[in-house]
Amino acid sequence: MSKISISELGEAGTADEFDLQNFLPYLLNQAAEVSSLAFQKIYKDRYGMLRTEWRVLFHLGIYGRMTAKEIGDRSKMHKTKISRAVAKLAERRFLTRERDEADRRLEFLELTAAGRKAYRDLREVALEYDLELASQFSPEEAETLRRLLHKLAGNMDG
Amino acid sequence: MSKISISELGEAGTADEFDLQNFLPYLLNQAAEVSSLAFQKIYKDRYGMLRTEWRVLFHLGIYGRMTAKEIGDRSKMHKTKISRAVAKLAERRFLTRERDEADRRLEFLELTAAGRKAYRDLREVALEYDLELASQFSPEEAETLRRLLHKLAGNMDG
DNA sequence: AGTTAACAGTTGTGTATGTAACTAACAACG
DNA sequence: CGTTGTTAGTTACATACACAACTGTTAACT
Repeated sequence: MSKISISELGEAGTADEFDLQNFLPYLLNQAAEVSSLAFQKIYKDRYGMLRTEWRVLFHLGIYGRMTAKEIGDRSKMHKTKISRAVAKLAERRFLTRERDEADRRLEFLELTAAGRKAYRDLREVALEYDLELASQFSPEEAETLRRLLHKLAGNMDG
Repeated sequence: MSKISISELGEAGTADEFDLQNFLPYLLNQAAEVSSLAFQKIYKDRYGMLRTEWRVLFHLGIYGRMTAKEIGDRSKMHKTKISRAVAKLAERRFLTRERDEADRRLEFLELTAAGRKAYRDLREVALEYDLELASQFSPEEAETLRRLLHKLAGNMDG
């Protein structure tokens, strides 16, 4: 029922039954988009942040002081996106930058009090939101879903 | 093990264990991004298309002659994206536009021979690619994955 | 030391996107 | 009919993004 299949296709007829709704890249994108919407609205409305910005905020909130490079390695986001997100967060006093005097190419990033506050607030929202999303499923289903998604995502370090 | 949870958080300590990798919106986005990459490369390299464009192409390939409005209803894409994708596809002679004389606001869109050829080619790629993605899982797992994603996506008409 | 390569991070440029405003056509109601 | 509202589709503008080129710094090799 959910398999992707094409009916016998006469070369002339457009008798076509490709199941777009079950094509995994399409389906994954739809699910990702829909299930990001409500959370996106919150960090956008409440803090004027973009997706890249909350991600950087969360990385610093969770793992603490680190460089942009490390954020890039963990998140697989491109360095230009990170650079601009860090600039925005610094401008809004959510983080501080400190040059590494041992290797002056590096900059240590660290959340300010305001940054940690924003992080804790959004973390709380995220926890509730994740719970709400997962509540559509049985615990086993939710567990399976996360496992399969991890596999698809190519086993990010996690 | 994959549940999201926060350890006891002393108000001072940044002893933080929010599990970003298991936060569903984040995880879904990662999985969607990774699993779209190889397919994206193909429709981009081979036909210079964007995501919106192959989606429109597929809608017309699958369902046949229809208006931009109908594509919007089915795909939940915003009408401006569709408008631009249609313009690009028309410019490249992948589809034709025909005004509805009964209601002159409407335009019927239909793939040209070249458009159908591109569609069939990409459909073939998509079928193989979906199979390859799904092959990481047991048939039951793949089935479950699609079912749960449908639920998350808010049960698109599909 | 001096040249070359590698690396962290930033900036510039073209393109894509979201939002709102717009145009043209139809519908509904007096 | 004429005004008002609604709809299909396009355009304008401001923002976000990808990708390449750039700056400044460290490492590597001679």
